[in-house]
Amino acid sequence: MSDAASPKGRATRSRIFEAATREFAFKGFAGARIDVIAREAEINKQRIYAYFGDKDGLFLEVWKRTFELIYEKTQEFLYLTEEDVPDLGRIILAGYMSFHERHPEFWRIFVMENLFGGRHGRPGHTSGDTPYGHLRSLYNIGQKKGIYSNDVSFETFIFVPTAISFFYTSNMKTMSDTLETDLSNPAVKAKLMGEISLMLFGEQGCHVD
Amino acid sequence: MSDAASPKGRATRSRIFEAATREFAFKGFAGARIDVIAREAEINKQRIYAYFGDKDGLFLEVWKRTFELIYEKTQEFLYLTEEDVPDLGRIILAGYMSFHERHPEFWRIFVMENLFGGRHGRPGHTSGDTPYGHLRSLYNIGQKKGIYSNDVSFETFIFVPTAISFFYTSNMKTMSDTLETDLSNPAVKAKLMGEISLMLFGEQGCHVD
Amino acid sequence: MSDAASPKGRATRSRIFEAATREFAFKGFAGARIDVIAREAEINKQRIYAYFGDKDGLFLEVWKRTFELIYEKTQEFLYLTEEDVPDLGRIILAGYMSFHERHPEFWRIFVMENLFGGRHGRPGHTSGDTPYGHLRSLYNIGQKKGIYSNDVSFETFIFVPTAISFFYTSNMKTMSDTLETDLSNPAVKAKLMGEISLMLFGEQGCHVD
Amino acid sequence: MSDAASPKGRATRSRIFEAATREFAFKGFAGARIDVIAREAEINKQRIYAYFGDKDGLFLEVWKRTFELIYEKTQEFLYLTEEDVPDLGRIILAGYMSFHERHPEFWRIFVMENLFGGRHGRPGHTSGDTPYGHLRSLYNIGQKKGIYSNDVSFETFIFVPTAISFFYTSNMKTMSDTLETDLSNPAVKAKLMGEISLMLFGEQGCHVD
DNA sequence: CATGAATGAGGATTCATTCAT
DNA sequence: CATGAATGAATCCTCATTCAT
Repeated sequence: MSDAASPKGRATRSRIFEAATREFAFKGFAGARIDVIAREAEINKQRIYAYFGDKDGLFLEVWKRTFELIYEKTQEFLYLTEEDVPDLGRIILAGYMSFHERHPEFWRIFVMENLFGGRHGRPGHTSGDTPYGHLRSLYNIGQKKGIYSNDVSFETFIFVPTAISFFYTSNMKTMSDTLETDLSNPAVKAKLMGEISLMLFGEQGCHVD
Repeated sequence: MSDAASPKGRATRSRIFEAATREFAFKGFAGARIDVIAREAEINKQRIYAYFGDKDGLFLEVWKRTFELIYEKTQEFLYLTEEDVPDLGRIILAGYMSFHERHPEFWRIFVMENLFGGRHGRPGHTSGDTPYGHLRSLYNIGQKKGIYSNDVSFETFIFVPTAISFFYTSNMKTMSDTLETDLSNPAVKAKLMGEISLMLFGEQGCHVD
Repeated sequence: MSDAASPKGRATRSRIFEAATREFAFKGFAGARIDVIAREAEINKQRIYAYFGDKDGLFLEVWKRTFELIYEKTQEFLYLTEEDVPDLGRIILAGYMSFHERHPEFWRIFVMENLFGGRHGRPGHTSGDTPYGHLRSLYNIGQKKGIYSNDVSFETFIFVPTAISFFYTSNMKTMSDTLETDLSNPAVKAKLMGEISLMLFGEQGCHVD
Repeated sequence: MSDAASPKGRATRSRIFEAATREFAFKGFAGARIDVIAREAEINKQRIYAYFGDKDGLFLEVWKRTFELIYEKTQEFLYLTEEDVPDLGRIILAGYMSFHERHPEFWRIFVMENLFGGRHGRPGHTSGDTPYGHLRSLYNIGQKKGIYSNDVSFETFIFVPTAISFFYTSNMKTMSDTLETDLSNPAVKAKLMGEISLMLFGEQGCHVD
């Protein structure tokens, strides 16, 4: 809601934000407790209302930040050049995987929109500004070079590693049970990702004869 | 908790169960309201406690049923024979996709275990009895025949369509925004799935040269 | 409420009564649970209402029986004769003590009237028919013989052993703590009672010079 | 649970405590109503939970205070000196009687521990620090002087007036019925106590020849 | 006589939010 | 900016009691 003016205020606001992100991520919107956030942030509950209006407002901020995170992530792909084209799929998959590793709360907040979404105002439609454009042109180059199939659209090409990395992280627990393998084990993860890359993108790109 | 003895009681219990499944699926555990479940099931709130003990007990039952559903689904794959081997990947992906379509609450309940899991006792570990064994032998045959790469383990082979179908359904809303395409549109879904199958399994199987 | 007609009904009614006595005695009126009584009595809850009307009615029956018990106890003192006069105090105290031992729920039900009493209709005023008359004449004989002081009325004489035995049993737990002695231990009880008798009634009766 | 920090908070906490003591004393733990306590204390129900945790916690505090009361009472006996020895029994009995008169809820709370006790954690075992030691030495002096019998231990000596005063107060209602005398009438009480003192402690002390 | 199902009025407890200082 | 106190609307759950068979 209102912005913090003084440095002290900014610090307080920031501490609330960190605590709220954790709380929402691990308990969900309904399960999250304002009291817990206040205690974790070591501030008075009232400050939350001063800075963020109400619980919804606080969640919205956390939710917005979640979107900024992927945006920032996809920004990194702007540095890819034509010579990365053959490895494009691998690079994207690996990039998304490490992103999830660095932001373990990301998928949690994100999946909530799909679970309970609509309750909270969508953040400013940012999809238009995502740098998918750059990746798309690199992919098109790959298609022209015969590295990627003309029958597989860019949407599909980007959808698959997004799905794989997201699902790997979000369903790690239940899939470990199902496959009877510990997916949180780095060695297991490396092996599986290697095989998945091979399956999706072949030795080089994803030749489909 | 206690079982209903008479047919009338069983009907009541069943109505509660249906309502609870919907409520939990769309609101989450913390967001679900016992009052709402009672109203939806058109029964007296107290019946819920008589039949399921408490909110946790009710959720656990719903959660158990969720596991039985996938188990039953995977059972269907037992009817596949050697001649299905070349199309194995496609069949599994399509099967999972239609499963999610028929059980729109499945991924919701399932993802909750990964989000907030541990709070509720795991249902009897059924993974051991899943008929993965059958699929695995079919896949091995495919590998021997050179249809599937020896460098891609069965775990990977089964992981990928599982991930794709789950993610497609669960993140339909946000991904529609991101890709600026309506993934709930059947035509879009058909196209994307066709391309994904091509990407994952090639023209036939998934030749990796 | 209604009486049971058949032998089977009488047995059911009786089982309810036993269970109710225990439940009320150990949980109090408010703390007692109809469900628990039904379960303990191994009958259907509905039977309680058929036989006793409601919770209050059931308690009233238990409460009435409690009064009958002391009445019956005091009846036993009718067998005392003139030659018991010197030991009258001792006999009464010992009698009450053993009564409490045989009916451990007595003081519990009884004290509830004093705690919460008034809520439940007093049972038929039975005090008039108590055989205090007999004890009183024996005591008067003792006074004439100089065994008991003329300055101590019969009321006081009977009050004291009543109080001692009741308090000993009802406050056994807390008094054991306070005196740092286990009052439930038979040897301790015997010693204490011996001393109390000596203190109250002297070597013989209770000479006060 | 948490303590009130400001004077205003302390006042609120205190009002809750007073109301709770009355409610528990007259209705018992199970019969007491949080709503009633809140209404009587003229505070918001939630404050009870803020200050005392839950119903059990609130009762425990009341219960602890009950123990402090007797402790404080027994403290007063520290002022007795050797010249009080002949009247020791009378003084103690009278002291306890007036204590019960000033704290009419004491026996109620106290007896509940014996009725339903064990449900609530025992308050810090204070019996060790009770000033029984002082009374005991005075009694021993009395024994040496021949005022008190050597065959009656201090435990018995203290037990009897404790029992009498407690029972008199706690069973006033039912005993009034039984003895057909109104024990709440001050004149009756005075007469009975006089006689009891005579019976227990004789003209002076409690000579047993 | 006996039973399982059903009910509605509570009753304890929680929680987002506001007040007062 | 910051805090402890206060509030009222839920929210889960219980319990005596009645219904229907």
